[in-house]
Amino acid sequence: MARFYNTRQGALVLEVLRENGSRPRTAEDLMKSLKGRGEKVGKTTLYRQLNKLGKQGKLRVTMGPGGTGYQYVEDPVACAAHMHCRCCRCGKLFHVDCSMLRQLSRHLLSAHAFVLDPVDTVLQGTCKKCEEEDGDGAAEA
Amino acid sequence: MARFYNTRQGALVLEVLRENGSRPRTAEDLMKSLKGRGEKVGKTTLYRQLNKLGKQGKLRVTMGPGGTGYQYVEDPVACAAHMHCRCCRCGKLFHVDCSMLRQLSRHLLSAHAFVLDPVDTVLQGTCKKCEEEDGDGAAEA
DNA sequence: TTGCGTGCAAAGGTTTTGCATGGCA
DNA sequence: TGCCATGCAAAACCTTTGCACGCAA
Repeated sequence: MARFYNTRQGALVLEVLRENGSRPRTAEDLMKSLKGRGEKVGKTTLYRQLNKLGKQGKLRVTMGPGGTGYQYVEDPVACAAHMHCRCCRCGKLFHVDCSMLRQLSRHLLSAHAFVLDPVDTVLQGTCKKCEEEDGDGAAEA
Repeated sequence: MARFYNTRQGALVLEVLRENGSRPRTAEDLMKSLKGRGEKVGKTTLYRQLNKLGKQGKLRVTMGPGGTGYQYVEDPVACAAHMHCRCCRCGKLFHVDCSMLRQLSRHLLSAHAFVLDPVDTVLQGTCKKCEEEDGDGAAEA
């Protein structure tokens, strides 16, 4: 197994990802954040760093409208113990720590012969805030 | 609002989608199916038909490893009443009609201020069959 | 010194768009 | 007849790959 070097760029990518802990960011977003702090990281490097984190199970990749979202997984073990809810409007991802997950998981297994993977499952919906703000014609793209 | 014409190609796309009701297919798959039955439909047309179905809420688009999957939604109302579970191994999508959905939905709303959208939510996991067959070293990426 | 990491440029695959023609109503 | 649908080719888009150089250990 290859050992990993600690590089300036690797640390930067991690930093930018951590800053946006609660929200999946697109590759483009991350590039902008990196540029925004005056640091230069090539997009090749960004993708390779993301790839590396993915292999370590430290990255959640959420695909959906708005593109592919990359998000740092601080603690993979903890993330297996709760659900993830993503708001279609604001793009924020909520960690919902809830006893219902166990129920759901157990029920799917026993009644529907399905082994749920909570880390990669993302419940889609709308958060209350966006739901309320959406009284007007804010029909997002 | 534009009215829709019934065209040979449109009907064909629908037919091919219906044939694969239980499994999301990639654009490439669909092209192959169309060719396989000797009918010729341009890929532009395929994408435009899919787009049209999407606007009508008749298409579920599941993105994940293996590409973008397109799947016909026979009855959007019925699909709002049950959950969808996708097996990461075989790609099959199960409709799980389950009272737990109501509980989950209600709980998310009241306790976590989140409005669940069951049509677009796809639970990730592994179906029992694949789980059992996977005794060998099929360590997915 | 070793060999992983970097970054540019170019390739790769998927989806969208421009434009002239075809076909449904 | 009017207007949407079609299909080719090319563009746009996002991500990966090839290759030479840089840098951490």
